[in-house]
Formats: sequence, C-alpha cells, structure tokens
Amino acid sequence: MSGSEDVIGFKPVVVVVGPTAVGKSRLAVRLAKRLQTEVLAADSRQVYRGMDIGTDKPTPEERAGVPHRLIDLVDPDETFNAGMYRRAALPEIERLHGEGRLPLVVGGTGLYVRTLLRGLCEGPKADPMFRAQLEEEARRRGPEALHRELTRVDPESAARLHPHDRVKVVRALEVYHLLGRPLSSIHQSHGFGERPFTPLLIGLTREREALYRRIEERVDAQLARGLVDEVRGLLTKGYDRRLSSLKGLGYRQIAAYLDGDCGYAEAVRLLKRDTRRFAKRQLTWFRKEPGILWLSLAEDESEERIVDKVMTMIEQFLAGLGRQAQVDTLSGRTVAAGVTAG
RNA sequence: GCCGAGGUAGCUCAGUUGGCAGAGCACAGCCCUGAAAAGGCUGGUGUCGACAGUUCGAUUCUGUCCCUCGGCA
Repeated sequence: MSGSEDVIGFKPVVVVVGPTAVGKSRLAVRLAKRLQTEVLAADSRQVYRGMDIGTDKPTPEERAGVPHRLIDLVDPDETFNAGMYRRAALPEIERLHGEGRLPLVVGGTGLYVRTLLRGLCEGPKADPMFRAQLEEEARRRGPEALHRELTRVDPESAARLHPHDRVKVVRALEVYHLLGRPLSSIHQSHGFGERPFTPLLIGLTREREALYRRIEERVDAQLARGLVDEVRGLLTKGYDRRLSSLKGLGYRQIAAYLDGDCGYAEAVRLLKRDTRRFAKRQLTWFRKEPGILWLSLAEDESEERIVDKVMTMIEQFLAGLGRQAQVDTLSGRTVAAGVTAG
C-alpha cells in the first residue's frame, strides 16, 4: 500500500529520526518493504563512497529488494554539505510521489532533515578558497581576529556566535564576502519557514544506558568487521586525515591510531566516548525539533512489534490527511501543498 | 592477632597551619541555516567511612569502632 494518491494536494513524507545506534536503519528496511517504497538516507556520512563500515551503511543483503538512495554520492575528498543534500534529495521525493509511493526518509543528521522539511535559506555556496584564506588568518592572528572582523560587517551574527566557533564565524564572513549582505539578514527573512511537505516525524529513542550499551556493541562490531583496514585503505589511497569526511567518527580515531598518535585501546575508548557524546548532541537537536512523535523502544522489544507500531502511526497519519483533504474541498479552499502537520 | 598505609565526586586522586570542599577523566545540560558524525558554549553531581569528644565552628585535632590494601604471625 502507499495511500499517498488518495490525499490529493498533500505531499506526505514519513521521516524517521533518532540518535546513532538506536536502530533506525534496520527498521527502515522493514518499513520500506511494507510500504513498498524506498529508503532515502538523511546521513551526512553515508554519502561518501568507500566509507562503509565506519558509517554503518546497510549491508548489501539489507539493501537487496529495498532501494537505498542518497548513499554513496561522492568520494571522500569531494565537498558535500546541506545544500547539496537538499538538491539531491528533493528530486527523489518528487519521483516517489510521482510513482504514487510514500517517501521514507531515515537518518540522524538533523540539519539535513530540517532542510527537507523547512527549507534552506538562499545563501551562497561554500567557497573553499576563501575559507582556506580565513583559516590561515585565524592561525596567524587567532580566532578572535575573525570574530572582530565579523562584528564590523555583521554584528548580529557576531553577537550570536562564540568567538571560538571558527566554522560558523568563517561561514558568516564568507556570506558577507560573496553577497555583500550579512548572513543574519538572510536568516531573518528565511526563518526555516518553508513547508514543502506534510511530514510524519517519528523519533526513535531508548533509555540512555541502553543506548550507550548499543553504541559500544556497535563499535566493537565495526572493529570486528574490519574498520581498521577500511581506514588504512583510505589513507593508503592518499586521502588526508584533515578531510572533512575523515574527521567523522571512527575515521578520526582510527586514523590517529594508525598514525601513532595513540594506542589501539585508547583509540577504541575515544571512539566509543565520542560516539556517546554525538548521540547526546543528536538528542538535544531533535528534542527541540517541532512535531516529532517520540517512540521509546524497550530493550526486549522485537523488530516486528516496532514495525507494527510505526505502521499504525503511518496509517493514522494518512487517514488524517484524507479527512483534512475532504474538509478543505468542502469548504472550497485551495489546498496548499505544504499545510503544516506539526 | 600485631605493625604500617589508606577511606574525600561515578573513577583516579589532590587539599584544607580548624572558616561555604577541587582537579583530570567519566557524565549532564545547551547552541547550530551549504563543514552538521563537523564546530562551539556551560555545569561539580559530595553525609569528606561511622559515632563521640574538644571548639563559636571539625572533612581537618583527639578517642573508639568499621572497612580496604600491604607486611609479620
């Protein structure tokens, strides 16, 4: 079933979010089978080709019969970012709608999910040369110098950003440099106000302790599957540790070990710790994202039962859309594509 | 049983010549508009082993007891 064809005027999208290792990917495969649709990843790391174990991509077996999109889009030394993700994802969603299927977005990259559901402001694309220049300046004169510069051209952004937050200070300066307009004014007029779809947002969570245990187990499993060899292979191919792709969890810590910065046990400890911290940051992000229906998973809960629960939520969601469409037709209003559901 | 060392945060430990208890790690809370698994900010969570004594005031000094680790029996 898909059901999206009976809700004329709406563009429904089901989105499953949650912290790393909560169990999103496995659930996604089962859900996609039941919905006869495809999995659209919202994951800033799985876009890199050749980075499979460390990003915990679904295995070929898991992907058999269930197409996965928005994975393996670029090589590790290519730039990728939220804007590129959005440009790649929107056509996939449109295509599925055209085929009468319900798009299923699954991922833990909060910003990517947000760019789909609420848009991305019309800022200029990243300019690597200019960024490198600013980075050099930060090294020479300290990060505070960049922040002082920002205070001159965009006092609002400067007030919002901590002087040490180099990445975001550089982006704000870049926007002003390319556009002659402060980033803050662009944000203000955008405000994440777009509503291109009618989403059902499902957040998966677990008790903190259980989640942390799953993270440790998953890291151990990744190591058993050959994470060290995967990282070594990337370094041998000439990919630099400073690449954004290799600064991700797993790659950063194992590359440090391979370069002799620390011992193996220490690298594993740090990887587990950093992954726990990451999961915590994800929870902070999603907690304040509006409209998420939270589903707390019990440790002994079977995958079949979880799928049933989520399917019930999806059916109710679609039924609600049907009623809403009827009401709107009766009252003679034009149904705008993008009525808020949350 | 005797002798010695110790008991302070979740862990390892520092410290108070008697005056609101502090480091690292661990952890918790938060920010985020083309780097987002990135980047950044904030926070000490405590019956100082227990009971009694001295004192205006004891985690600190004294006594008794309990526990841990060594050594000797």
